[in-house]
Amino acid sequence: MSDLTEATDSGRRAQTKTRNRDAILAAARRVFAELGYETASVRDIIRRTDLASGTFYNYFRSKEAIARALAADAAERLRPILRAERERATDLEGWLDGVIRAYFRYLVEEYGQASGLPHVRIDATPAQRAVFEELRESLTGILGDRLAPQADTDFLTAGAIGIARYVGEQMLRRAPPDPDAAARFAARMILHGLPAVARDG
Amino acid sequence: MSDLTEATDSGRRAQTKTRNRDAILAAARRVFAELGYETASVRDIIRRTDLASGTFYNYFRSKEAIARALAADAAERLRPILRAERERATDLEGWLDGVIRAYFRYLVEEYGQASGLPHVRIDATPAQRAVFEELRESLTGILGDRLAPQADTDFLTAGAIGIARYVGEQMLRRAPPDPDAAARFAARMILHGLPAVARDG
Amino acid sequence: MSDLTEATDSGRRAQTKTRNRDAILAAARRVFAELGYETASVRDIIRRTDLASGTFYNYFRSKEAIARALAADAAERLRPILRAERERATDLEGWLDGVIRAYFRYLVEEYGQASGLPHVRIDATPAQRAVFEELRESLTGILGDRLAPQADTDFLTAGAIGIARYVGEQMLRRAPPDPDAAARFAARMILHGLPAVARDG
Amino acid sequence: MSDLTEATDSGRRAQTKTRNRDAILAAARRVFAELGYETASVRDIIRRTDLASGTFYNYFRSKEAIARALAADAAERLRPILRAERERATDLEGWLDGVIRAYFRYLVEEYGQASGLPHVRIDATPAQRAVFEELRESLTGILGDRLAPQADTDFLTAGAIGIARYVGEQMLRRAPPDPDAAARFAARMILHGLPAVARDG
DNA sequence: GATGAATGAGTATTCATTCAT
DNA sequence: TATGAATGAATACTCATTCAT
Repeated sequence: MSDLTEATDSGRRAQTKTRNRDAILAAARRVFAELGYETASVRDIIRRTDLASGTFYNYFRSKEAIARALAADAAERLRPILRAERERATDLEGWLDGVIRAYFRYLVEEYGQASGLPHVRIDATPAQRAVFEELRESLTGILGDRLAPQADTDFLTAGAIGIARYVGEQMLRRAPPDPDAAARFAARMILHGLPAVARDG
Repeated sequence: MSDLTEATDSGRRAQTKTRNRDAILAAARRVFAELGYETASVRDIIRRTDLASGTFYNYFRSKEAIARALAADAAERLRPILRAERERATDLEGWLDGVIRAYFRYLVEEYGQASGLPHVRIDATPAQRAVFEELRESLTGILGDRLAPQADTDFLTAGAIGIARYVGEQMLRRAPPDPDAAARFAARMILHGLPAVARDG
Repeated sequence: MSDLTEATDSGRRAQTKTRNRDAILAAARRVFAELGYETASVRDIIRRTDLASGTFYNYFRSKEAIARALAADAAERLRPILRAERERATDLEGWLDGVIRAYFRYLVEEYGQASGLPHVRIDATPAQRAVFEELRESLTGILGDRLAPQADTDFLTAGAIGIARYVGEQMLRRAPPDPDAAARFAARMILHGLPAVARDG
Repeated sequence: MSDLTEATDSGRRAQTKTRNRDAILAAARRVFAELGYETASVRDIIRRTDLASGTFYNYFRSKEAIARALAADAAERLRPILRAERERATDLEGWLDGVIRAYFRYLVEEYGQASGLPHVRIDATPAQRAVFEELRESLTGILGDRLAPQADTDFLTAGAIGIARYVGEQMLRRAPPDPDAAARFAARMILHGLPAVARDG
């Protein structure tokens, strides 16, 4: 084999490598979302791939490892968006709205009906939890900055997160889901409470 | 054997029986809370007991069955309290406060630090989900009654539930947890939003 | 307690004892016939009794032991009848007929439709095998006596036994089963072969 | 790797695979024959193999499945032979002889002393029953065709089957077993009865 | 790197038998 | 003697992971 061929070969190989890795990741994402981390088996994952079971372990050390990779990847995709929203905002409401919208758009992209997934619980997999944690950190950071020192920041953040979490899940049930409207709703509810959002539904 | 002895005998036996049943239930409650339903094994449960593996099946038909029993029991303990709160309340805030307080008290009783449990995720077991569902139904019922028809009841209920869920979880992390204060916080946040609760923490 | 009472008591006790023993035996007979020895469990047996599981072991040392008892009992009931038939007979045909009739009557009594049992395989339990073995011994004994020394007694007995076994099973499927006719058929088939019994069905 | 190596590789692998499969089947055949289907455990089977317990399930879905495979395989091996015998025969005796001989040869091959098996009950496993059922169908078919309509075909077939069954079992006890002689005996006994075969043993 | 069979610890559950009452 | 709960070894089967090819 000439160097040229070899170069081509290794190019192809690298290509195959990422293609396989991506295929496994994609399969795992779906399987975890459908069955939950515990119930899903490595065999479930590779079965949705044209690879053999042993190949899984060329790419990931364990079932736990792929879940972690998935989680890290999801968190890393969301993180810069959240940061951008944080910088763009001028007031608290705008900021909340931006951050939650980013999260909701992520949810729709990942678990919206187009994904063909059945009803999705939003924290059944490590990836979902990681993404949610990303949101939590953003909220914690900002609220910690802006609230009066005597405020119960933990509880406040918890409340805000709760709204985002369950309104987000509810949004995913709608056809079509509207992440922007849902985010506006959540942000207003966080800031002004139930009566404010009850008036104009 | 005299009747007296016999009565004592069967009394003791019945006593042992309930003691064992309770021990298994308690162990299961802890194990499920620590590991989650899927991860927990029947062996994990009986290992925390001084009973033999087979004994588990003298009391419960299956792992699923004990989870159901735990869930039904928990839901049934909460239900009458929720109903009572519903009747006692005169305004929406009082009502929200009462219902959430009932839920939070239940959480503290069940998963407060006294239980020696590490950090508890509030919806990892069928029992927790059943209790939470009980709360959801209460909230859904009341909010459905009181809100203007054009309001987005699903989203509103989702938001209220989210606040209760995550403020409750946060409360469990405190030493000592104060369910009444936390409930007041949650109810006010639901009704008036973040600024109202940020002022006086 | 006076001696008198005691005597009465122990009389009652003995009575209860045999009643219990018989109840367990009867239940076991049915359960073994329905499920086969392997599949039947001790719990299956005592469940058909108003006794408790532990009581079983006051009467029989083990599941195997009750099966042996059942087998011995059945064999002992059949044995004198077979012996009587053997003595009554004047020729080989009469003798075969008598012995097989005794066996078939036993089958009908034990496993005929009146027993409410579903289709019965005739050698699924130790008792059935013991009874069958009794028949085999009778046949072996007689044929050994009467056959020419150069005859292949083992094969001949095997053949005769086979006819009795399968014609007997077939008979049990009929409503009502007619053990006497079936025995006559079997005896004639053994002695004269298929054409003899084919003529007059 | 060159194609050649690959071919060799997969050849070896396929070889191992069939070797393992055959080893499991052989072990199962023996274990079932010795202990009966109910009593035999999957562990008993793999223990007679140098494989690990999980490996069993790479080859068969369940204990039931391997029993079915064994039964189907046995029946399929016997079926064409029986059919051939049926076509070759010119008279009833020849036909009976052929069919029973096929069955007896199968028995010797499968459970003859070379197998090292202790005394074998001929209908304790699904495979044995399947093979026997194959014989029964052959006998039923032919006798149904050739007998006078008023004949009691059920009883006649039962008798013929019984002879084959027990003479076959008896034959297996001999060293060496002679399936052809035994078949001739059985066929003659079916057709002419005991005296015919008693004369020349 | 890809394959897929092999591994064996682990799972829920059953059941003959024992034993305190 | 009767009771029935307790026992623990055994069962069929699963699955994350390894490894020879």
